[in-house]
Amino acid sequence: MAKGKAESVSELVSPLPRYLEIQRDLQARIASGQWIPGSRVPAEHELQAQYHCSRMTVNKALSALAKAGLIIRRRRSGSFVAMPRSQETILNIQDIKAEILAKGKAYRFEILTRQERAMTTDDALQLRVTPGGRVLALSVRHFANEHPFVVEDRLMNLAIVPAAREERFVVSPPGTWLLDVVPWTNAEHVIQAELADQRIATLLGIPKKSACLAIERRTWQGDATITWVRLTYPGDRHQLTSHFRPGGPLIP
Amino acid sequence: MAKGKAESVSELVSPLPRYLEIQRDLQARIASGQWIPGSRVPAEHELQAQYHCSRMTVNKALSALAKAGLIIRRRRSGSFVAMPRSQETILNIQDIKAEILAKGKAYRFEILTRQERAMTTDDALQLRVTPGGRVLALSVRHFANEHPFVVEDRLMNLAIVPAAREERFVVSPPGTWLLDVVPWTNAEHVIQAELADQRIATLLGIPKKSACLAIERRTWQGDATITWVRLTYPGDRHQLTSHFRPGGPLIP
DNA sequence: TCGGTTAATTTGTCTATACATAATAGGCGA
DNA sequence: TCGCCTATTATGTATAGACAAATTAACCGA
Repeated sequence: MAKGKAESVSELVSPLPRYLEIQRDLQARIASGQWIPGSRVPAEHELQAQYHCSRMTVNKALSALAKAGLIIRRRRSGSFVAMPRSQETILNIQDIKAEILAKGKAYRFEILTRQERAMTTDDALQLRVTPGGRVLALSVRHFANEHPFVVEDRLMNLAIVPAAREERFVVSPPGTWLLDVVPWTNAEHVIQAELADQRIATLLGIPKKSACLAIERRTWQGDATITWVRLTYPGDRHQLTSHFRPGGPLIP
Repeated sequence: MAKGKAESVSELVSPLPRYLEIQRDLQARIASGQWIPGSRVPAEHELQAQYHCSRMTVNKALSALAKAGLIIRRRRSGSFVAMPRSQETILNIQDIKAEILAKGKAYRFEILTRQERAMTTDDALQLRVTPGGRVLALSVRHFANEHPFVVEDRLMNLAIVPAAREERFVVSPPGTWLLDVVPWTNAEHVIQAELADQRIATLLGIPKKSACLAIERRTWQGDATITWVRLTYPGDRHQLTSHFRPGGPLIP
């Protein structure tokens, strides 16, 4: 078997790489419950014989399943179907401009306040850095089809993003601008429910003390905090949704 | 170079596989901004020469980066540093029992209501199935250190989980029990903010019309809905947090 | 100049082989 | 019987070579 590819005619009807075929097949058996959690997966050399391919191909499929958490592999012992994991979900918190445009709505934003200042104690706390240096504080209101969509309160660390000092944020809002300008390596999200205070109520055009969804995000580049932002959405009009397939996007 | 492994003595001080070394190295260059988004990554044969290894090893590193979304690969064109992605975050919505125990608090739950019934139109809507069959409707209150923590309203599709009919949920709450009993393949989450109604306020021991964080989850096995659940947390006492490294857990 | 054909490049997949590593099972001696 | 050594097994990593597929670049004729 010195050929590069499969010899079967089925290749013509299924242009799927061999390792993916195997991967899906095994995944289906796990998902269907045919192989229950804890049970043993055939060894590589067995699958190699079953699927009529080399061990490396089988290994690629099994490694992917292991990385996705569907199976657990131990040397000498073998591979085993993993227990169902804790319910992880991938939340896609998009850039606001993209989010609104994706809904087919007209997007507009306005800068409410803009202040460059020496970092206050509160600022340092929010950014989780030692005080010192300067920050840019911004408040922005985003509109979808001319309706208030979300209020954004942001702090930018000018030590990391000095270019922001000159930026007027005319074409792109601060969040979008930052994504384009600064590479980030780490982010943290906190999601909370809270009541609208007077300012938020006015800005969003909702009654005072109605429910709001607040998303706070801190973004780092290495150890340095780039920005802190708080997004306040009307709770009844906005919701975060997400789908999850265990094993991740194995079948894209 | 017909040997299986590296020949350098550095192997002794760095027990890191070759492909991971390369992967991390490239990742560092991307994260640091040394290679800006859009710029070209050296071709496989170049890296192969640079790192003094085979193309397969380089390929493994690059493929992993591509799968993680850090680079984009196109045949004939080459590999390019990807633009910063939309802000995805991995939300770890744990099993409630595990969540409370992880905080070092005592866990207790009580079944408030339990009703087995023919599926109503509303039930079918929540479960997103065509009406027919029977469901088990449950309301549960979970306590952390004897303080009300969350209210759970659940529908279980008895067509998929007939065993639930006999289950009294004495040792494990329904959510934990389900995780142990039924393999699931798909889940959907919706997160919302809303005001506490009279029932929720009483059950959670909070004022009426205070902010609550509501998480709804639908869980499937293949095409069949297993369960629908709505978790209502006090908004000021609970928050969802998550960290994110672009490229996922490449450096575990 | 335009348009299509051909060649070159780069990634994608696969094979066969080799040695390393971890962990278990079994045997053997004290 | 206990503890140690050894053989076995399964996975982990790595290599060299091969062909496939998809683009892009170059070329060439009308």
